Formats: sequence, C-alpha cells, structure tokens
Amino acid sequence: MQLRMTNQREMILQELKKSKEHLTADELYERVKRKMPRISLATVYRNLEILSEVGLIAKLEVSGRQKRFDWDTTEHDHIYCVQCHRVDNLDMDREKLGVHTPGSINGYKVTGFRLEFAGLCKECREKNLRDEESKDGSRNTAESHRRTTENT
Amino acid sequence: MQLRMTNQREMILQELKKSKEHLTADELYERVKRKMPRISLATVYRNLEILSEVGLIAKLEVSGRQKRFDWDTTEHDHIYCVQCHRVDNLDMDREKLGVHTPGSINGYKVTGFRLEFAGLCKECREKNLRDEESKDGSRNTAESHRRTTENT
DNA sequence: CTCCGTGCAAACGATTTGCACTATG
DNA sequence: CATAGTGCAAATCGTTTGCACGGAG
Repeated sequence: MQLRMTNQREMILQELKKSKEHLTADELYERVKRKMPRISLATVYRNLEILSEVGLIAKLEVSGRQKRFDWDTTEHDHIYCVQCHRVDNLDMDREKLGVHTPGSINGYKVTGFRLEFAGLCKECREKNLRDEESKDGSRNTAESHRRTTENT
Repeated sequence: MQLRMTNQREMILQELKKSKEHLTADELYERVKRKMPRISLATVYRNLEILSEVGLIAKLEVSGRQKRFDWDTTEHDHIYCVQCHRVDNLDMDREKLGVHTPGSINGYKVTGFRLEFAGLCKECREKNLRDEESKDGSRNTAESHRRTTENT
C-alpha cells in the first residue's frame, strides 16, 4: 500500500499546518473547499486518517467531542475551553509535571498518558463578563445540579 | 423540575453500580433489558444524562469513543486499554502525581484536568501472546506506520 | 390530578463505506 | 498501466428528540 501525494492530500496537509489551529474534519473541509471546490468531505476524512496513521499529523481525541487534528506531531498536552471547545497546545514539559509513564499499573502495560486541562478561555471569559453586565442580576443559565435521592 | 425515582431509573442505577465496570449506554441497556424487557435505549440515555448531572453517577469521556458511565463519583483518573477499550479506575492519588490545577495557563482560567493512562490490559496482552505463539513468525498485523514525504 | 418520565420511531451529527471513475507513480 | 485515491450517495453508529401515553408524588 503505497502512499501517493495527491493534490487534495497536499492541500489538506498544507491548510492544516497553515491554520495553526486544531481543526475538525469539517472545519478543514470548509477551508480546503475554498481552493478545491470539488473536494469531498469523505476525502478529507480519509486523508486525515491516513496522514495521522503515517505520522504526518496527530489525531486528537479530546473529551468526548469531535476529533480534531494537530499539525504538531511532537508530544505535548492540551487545554480546551469548556464553553467554546477550542483546543490549545500546552508547552509545559512533561518532565516538570511529575507524571511519568509507569511500567505497569493494575495489570496494564502502560504505553503513555494523556493530560488534558479544562478551563475557560480568555475570549469566553470576556464574553461572559460582558453578558453578565448587560443582563445584570440574572445569572442562572442552564445547569442546576440539584441533589436528590442519594441511594446506597 | 422535581426528580422522580422510577423503576427504570432505579434499575439503571443499580445495574451500573452492580457491574463495577465503566459501561456504555448500550451495554447497560442490554443488561437492564434482561430484567425490564420493554425499556427503551432512549430511556437509558436520558437517565444516564440526568443521573450524571445530578451527581449520582459520573460521565466519562475517554479518548474519542463512546461515552462511558462510572458508578464512582469521587475524583479519580483512568486507564484504558488501547486494544479492547475497557476502562479501569486508578486509585493513585492526584496529590502524589505532582499535577496541580494551576490558576491559569495561556489565558485560560483552569478549572481542572483529566489524566488518562493508556496501555494494554492483562487480558489483551495474554491474548496477544497466545496469538503470536500460534501464528509463529508473522507479526505484521494491520498497522504499518510507514513514513513518507515529510514536508516541513 | 399534575407533570415528569416512558416507549417508540424518526431525526440527527459525525464518520465510514461501496462504487465507478480519475490520476499518480 | 496498475492501483491508490477521489467524489458522490447511501449506510452506519452513537445519541437525541417529538409525541402521545403512563405512572410517581
């Protein structure tokens, strides 16, 4: 199974690197489509998959949501915004963190770990502040988190 | 919006706790169905969602795949098997790990982190050994991970 | 008796796949 | 010129939702 460098593959790779963001397949599709209008979403998916298998890009599986793809294939951790779901790279080095990949835990042969910080990004925090101000004294959005029956 | 403890809700909760595993919605559905054949998958989803919002169970979003649910709501990390995707609890405490939730990174206000180890579970390792032995000298399964064009 | 919860089916969003065609190496 | 890759549409997978009915409080 020989790899061929097709125009669409090259374009996908190039757009991903250019963006410097962690794009989802369809975000990338939208961008690539601007230059190659006939490209199909399936092609984007297929190429992202292949490119990540081959090590040219990295596949990111952050907390439940859509997969994102990373142009930066060196090992690093991420932080994502719980509100807008953007993902950023962290450049803190893993050594300093104190987490080390142990040889084994619970019968597992450990191959690595994923450390992922969650928080509110600057933009969302600022946005929230603005919203808070304009809405004045009514801060009960969505979630309620009530506690009930507590069985056991 | 008052929470009611219906039979199906109770059953779901009970089966999840009984299993001591991190089940997906449909795994749990299969189990509950054995005792309540008319229950619907949608009910299981709805309840898992509600129960986790309310804090009776925990929702787990581990590396890309299906959501899993955890009877254990205390804060702890996980390890999952890259081969069979089972998930186990880790009881190492976070203090000892050296990772602390910093106040802020990269403009984010950090609210927490998720640490997730990956590895091969005992069962899969044993299985692989067995397979290896019987197949003798032919270890090229699936993945090849060849490197190609390396642009930039 | 009030609504929260249910079952069902249909809708959904993300991703994958089968197919006939195209183009890279 | 063989066959990896493409575009398209349909299929699949996990999950959510609208609706009319049922049962907990």
